[in-house]
Amino acid sequence: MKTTTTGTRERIVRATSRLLQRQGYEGTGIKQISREAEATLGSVYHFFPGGKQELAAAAIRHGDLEFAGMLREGLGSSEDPAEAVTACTRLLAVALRESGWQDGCPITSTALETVGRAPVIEQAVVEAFANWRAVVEEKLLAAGLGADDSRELAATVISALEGAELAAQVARSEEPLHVTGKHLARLIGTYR
Amino acid sequence: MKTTTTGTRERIVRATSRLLQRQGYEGTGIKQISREAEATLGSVYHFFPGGKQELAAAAIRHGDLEFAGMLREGLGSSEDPAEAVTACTRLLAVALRESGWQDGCPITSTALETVGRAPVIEQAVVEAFANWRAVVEEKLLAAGLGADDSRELAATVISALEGAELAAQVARSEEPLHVTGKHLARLIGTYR
DNA sequence: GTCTATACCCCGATAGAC
DNA sequence: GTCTATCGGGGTATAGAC
Repeated sequence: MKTTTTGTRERIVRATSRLLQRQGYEGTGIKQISREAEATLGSVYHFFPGGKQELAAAAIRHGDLEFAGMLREGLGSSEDPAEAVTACTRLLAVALRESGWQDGCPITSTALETVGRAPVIEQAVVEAFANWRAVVEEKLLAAGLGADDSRELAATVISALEGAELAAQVARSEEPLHVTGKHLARLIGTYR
Repeated sequence: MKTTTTGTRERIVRATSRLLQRQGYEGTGIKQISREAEATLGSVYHFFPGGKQELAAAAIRHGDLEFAGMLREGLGSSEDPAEAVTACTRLLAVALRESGWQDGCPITSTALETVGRAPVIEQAVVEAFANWRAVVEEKLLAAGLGADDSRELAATVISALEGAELAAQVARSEEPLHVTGKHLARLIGTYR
């Protein structure tokens, strides 16, 4: 059985994930990461010989799991898929406000900064979006929606959550998330 | 009447706007800007004594007008507000694809990187989002929707467009934009 | 695996001639 | 208004002892 002691590698990945979420890829330095992770620069390059890109890709995968966990939590809170999706917007709003409007989507900023220029990172980003869509799609299918509708609605739900979280963050207000939650529920309701 | 000759200041703002769109705030250097704008570093600081932040704020305002123009063009293409919104998703998809998936929303990356840490830029970002919502809201009001519904739907439309453009960019596919366009039309249709 | 020191480069910003 | 030179600092990455 694995020990629960937090190893150096995991501390580095966690610190990177949080810093990328708040400062983006170009705004985060490896020295800052090693400082916040309480690891030396040598340790960082020992675990991630591919340098900053490899490190960022690992952090994106970490953020992927984190965001997927939030989605599963929200979607699991109700049988009704419309209500379940609005539960996700509430979870996002609370986390965003409680972080002082700092912690938006863990990967968006890095995704935008590296699109088309860092293949290793890009692949992790593409997989994250696909995972999140799959989580939503599964919920809609389980609720009895058709296969095509579920797949398309899942894509729209993830896009809308991303956009609403961005709007809420720059406005420092939960409102964009709540309004989007209401409209997504209404949209899903038209498919029953 | 103003001359149409492109002055140095305008060249600098244009170059900055394009570079921020593609590389983000931290990923774009002032030296690179001066190079692409064919202006010297001295000229850049002459027109923007506030440095990189002031320059970025001006570029955000430029992107604001650009994106608003696209919205007005799409929204003006049909009397029906639902069809008009999907026209916007089509315009975004074409521009994104034709740029080799490089030119997404002109301000998103910079907005995320500077939120909570560069007040001058943040204000320009907040104003841009408000402008875009206002353009959509006006269209919905003109189509006969209620005041509250128009305001809320406008917020959701802008959020959804932002999220869908992000998804389309990382997936290098027009599909997220087209699917979102279809769903937004359906949502708006439920309010007639 | 961990640590320090350092090579090499580019960053934002400024000074001051023209 | 435009230009060049430069300052001080921080960036990524590596070397090599322990």
